[in-house]
Amino acid sequence: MDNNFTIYNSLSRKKELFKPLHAPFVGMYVCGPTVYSHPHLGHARPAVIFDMLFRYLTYLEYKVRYVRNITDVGHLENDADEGEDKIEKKARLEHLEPMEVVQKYLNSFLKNMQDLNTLHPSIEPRASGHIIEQIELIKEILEKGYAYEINGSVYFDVLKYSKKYNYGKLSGRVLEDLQANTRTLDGQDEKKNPFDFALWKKATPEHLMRWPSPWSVGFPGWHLECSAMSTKYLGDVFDIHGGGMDLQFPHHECEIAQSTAAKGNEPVKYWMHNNMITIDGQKMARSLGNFITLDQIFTGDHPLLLQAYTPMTIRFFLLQAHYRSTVDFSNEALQAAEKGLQKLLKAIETLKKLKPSLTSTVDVPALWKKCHEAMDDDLNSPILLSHLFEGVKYINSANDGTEKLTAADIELLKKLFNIFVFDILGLKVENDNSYDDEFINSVIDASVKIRTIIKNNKDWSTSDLIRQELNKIGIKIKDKKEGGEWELE
RNA sequence: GGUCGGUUUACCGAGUGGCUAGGUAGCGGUCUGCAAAACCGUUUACGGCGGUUCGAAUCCGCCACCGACCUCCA
Repeated sequence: MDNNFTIYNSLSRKKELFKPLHAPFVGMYVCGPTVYSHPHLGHARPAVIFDMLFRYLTYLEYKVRYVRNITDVGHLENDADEGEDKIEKKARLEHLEPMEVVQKYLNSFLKNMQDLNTLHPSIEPRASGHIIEQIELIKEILEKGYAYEINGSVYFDVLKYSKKYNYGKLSGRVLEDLQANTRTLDGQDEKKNPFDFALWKKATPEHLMRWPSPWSVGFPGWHLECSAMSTKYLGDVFDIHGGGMDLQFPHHECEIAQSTAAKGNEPVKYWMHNNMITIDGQKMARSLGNFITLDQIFTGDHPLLLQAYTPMTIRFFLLQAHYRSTVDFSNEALQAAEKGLQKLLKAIETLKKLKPSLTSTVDVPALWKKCHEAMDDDLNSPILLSHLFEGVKYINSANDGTEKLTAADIELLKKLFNIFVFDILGLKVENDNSYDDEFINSVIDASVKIRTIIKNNKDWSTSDLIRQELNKIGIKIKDKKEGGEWELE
């Protein structure tokens, strides 16, 4: 399976040619959400980006197993509710069972993912369903001597680990710096060193989510689930691990340490990190409270939103920026994305009714090649889109008669747009208006026909009135030489 | 404070040692009874100061500003 697909590997900090460990199979793990509130714009980014990666790898004919976890065990907080589980805290606020909260927001997440037209991952494992695997992994790490137990909790011994392995290689941390800079958190006194992290925590009396273990009744540490589940479904070593840049340290660093300590080798060949979405120049995050949920965007129900934006507008907006750059939220940018997407999709419609010529005045195969190269270059979707808009120009010009396309080139363009726009970028046509209703269609056709007659009689005020009235109900009339055309807005 | 990254034309956003990225908006034009669409053209681009080079927005150094991570986070 030859390809020129290069991926920027966070581990090496450079682009590398993608070579799967066991072609044609590819193992891909992406950090999913902690389900304790509705997903926001920030969650859409890795979902869309890694969906695009999944789609592209599939297009390259790899057999991909895409695993995305659901964190439903919760993480510790360091505010007033020390050591309390995030999910549990929310549960008490809403008088719900923790798993009820999980279900609610999981449903919300999955629905939004569908809205965004992301494909389902091959497996979506939940942390709560893999407690046994996590306990087994802790045992392995203990056996290898890289963890220690204190008062029913188990911690990872970073100092010991770093004597043999390089802790900090992914994030560029130096242990001495970490030592000097780690803040004082709850439970620090138990640990040998402040940078040690929990593998298992003994539950405090008020902690509801708890499981028995050899050490105590408690819950697994924050980084363990990903190591346990990726190993279970993808093996000790797998191809791609993705996630947000904010997870690079400590989460992914700890994952590397856990797996390496237990198995003796690096778990991941290519680490990929998507950058953040910013709002007013600052990261959008639940913890910062400056987020807009996806449902709010889709309905327009948020003070910062001038209007509602469709899921595909959001998807297009995200794809217009490269995944390793920050992308700044603004109404202006979203409106621009909306228009751009419309232009793209409209051209695909125009393509369907294009009349072929005997010769072509543009080079369609070259365009295809450029699109391919853009994707091969570390998933450069903005460049791909720029090439696709070149194609849009070909189509519109051919439609205007200023360029020519052969039947073969028209077919090639159709294939090109189908593959890159729909299959790979995962965009789709959203407004499934009553185009298919024959009765309505013929009524509008009749109105347009009558207007054409009136127009031919140069009764401009009446023909303008008809256009106006039809416009009011969302029908746009476009006068052509051959007569009137109409479309729904 | 430490580590890392960014600063691009009206806005968003690519890119790169010499060749128009692209989208959106504005302006002018073609078409048109008008409009819409489309097409063509267009608007002091590359944070500042030095350096390397025949040539730098692109490489190097310093400075300024912004951000991310160092704590749960997509």
